[in-house]
Amino acid sequence: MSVRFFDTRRRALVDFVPMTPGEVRMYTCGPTIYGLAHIGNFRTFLFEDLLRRYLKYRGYKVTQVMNITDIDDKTIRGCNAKGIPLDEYTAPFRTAFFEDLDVLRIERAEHYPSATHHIAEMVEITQKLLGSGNAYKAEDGSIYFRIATFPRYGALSHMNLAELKVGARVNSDEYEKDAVSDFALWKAWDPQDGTVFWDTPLGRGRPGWHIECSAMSMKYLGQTFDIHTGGVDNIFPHHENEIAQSEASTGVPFVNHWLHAEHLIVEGRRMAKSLGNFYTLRDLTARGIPAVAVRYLLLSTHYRQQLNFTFEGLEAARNAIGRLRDFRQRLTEITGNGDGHSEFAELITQSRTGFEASLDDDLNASGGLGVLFEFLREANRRMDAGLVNRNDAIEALKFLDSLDTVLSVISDDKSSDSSDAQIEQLIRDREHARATKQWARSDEIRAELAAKGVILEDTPGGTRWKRKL
RNA sequence: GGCGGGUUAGCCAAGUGGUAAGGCAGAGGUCUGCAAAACCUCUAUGCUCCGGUUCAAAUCCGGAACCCGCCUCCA
Repeated sequence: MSVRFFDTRRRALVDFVPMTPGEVRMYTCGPTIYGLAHIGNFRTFLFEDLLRRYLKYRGYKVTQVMNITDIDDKTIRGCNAKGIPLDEYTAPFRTAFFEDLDVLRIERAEHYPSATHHIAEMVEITQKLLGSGNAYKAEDGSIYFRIATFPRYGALSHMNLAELKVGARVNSDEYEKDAVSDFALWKAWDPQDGTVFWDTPLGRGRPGWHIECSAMSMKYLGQTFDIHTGGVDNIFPHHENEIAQSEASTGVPFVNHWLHAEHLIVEGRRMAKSLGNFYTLRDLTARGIPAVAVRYLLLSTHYRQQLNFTFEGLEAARNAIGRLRDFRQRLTEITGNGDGHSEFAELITQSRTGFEASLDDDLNASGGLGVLFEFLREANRRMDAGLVNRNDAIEALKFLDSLDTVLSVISDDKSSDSSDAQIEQLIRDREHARATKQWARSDEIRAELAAKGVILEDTPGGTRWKRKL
């Protein structure tokens, strides 16, 4: 069975067919670095991470591009308010973004192009569009794409321009445009832009927002590529505009599969900076919430489903991860020789098949997790019954680790430090106390360690310990 | 007004015709010095509501209610 994705343009589940067998080229809309990304933003980036990891799990060679938007209204406003150069303003947010990616265990893409480093490519496309009559220069020097020249406009979002409500968001200062729907490819310099401008064959100014994605995706992935993703809010107008610009300039299809992630909801409303109801990753980790719990929570709801964010949900995620990790730990402690039981191999095969069937079906991670926990319970049951030998356990660990290349929630970022030796000494003291039935002393040591976030578990094979997640 | 999505147990969440996965929380039990972990049992006669199709519907069709998102630079 092949991998299927829901394609926004076709509004249907379609088999994923890459242009080059075995290889995937995908473009994922990245952050605008005018502030810290919030976990709603990361929901989309985590979906893209899942997509990337699963494609790799399925054997594809993945080339992923994620743009970094470092030039737009907000970054310009920000740097001018502070009176510092644009790149100086955006640098700390760029750094923070990559730190957050690491903390959330999001795999790095192959390319992270910045808009400010691709002005020439954007100018080139704009010139082409001017030459072909798809774009025009307004009185103030700004250049707009003429939507009337692109009949397929609206094919992605399935919106009919004539039926759109003319909203309050149409700026009054955009009177230079021939039609309200025409969008900017190039914005002429305005005093409000301050020191932010480029002198180019198009004049002095800066690029519009949409053009960066066309320029950078095509530069790194070619005129046509396999997958383009983003949040649902990008469908219209951003991705619609990308299609228009790109296809009008190349004459070939831009993207084969469009995938969009639904929004994170908090208290019944979309999480957004403009609504002020957002949490950054740092807000949560500052509360002692492990980032991996955030990862688990955001991954555990299907990406096309709105996800209601709650702290209860984070707690549930944290506990679920604890159970997965305890299970993995238990497997590593299984001893006993002999050949693997064939029934156990069957259990693994069955579980793997179930997991893959779920993920193949439009990245159904919830279903995949269900399969994983069923495997966990059955394997625990057999371990309780003494039916699992060392070979079985090794196979189970391999299986778990292969699933974790996709989920990345089981392996811990364990950092053994100098306190480990001290902890282990206390455990030895306690074992001695237990051997001589000094229960009060034993419990005292356990309490002492618990205060340090260390949890003890007495097993027939001795005492093991772990840090509280 | 246009387009789209949603409503499944205390919470979260899978499930597109065959009689409700899974996680968390809770209750009881086995094991244990105690605890933890693990396992077992229990927790939706029912999937927003009303009709309809069908031997069979959470799933298909029609209608209603409520909620969310997009409608021009917001993941």
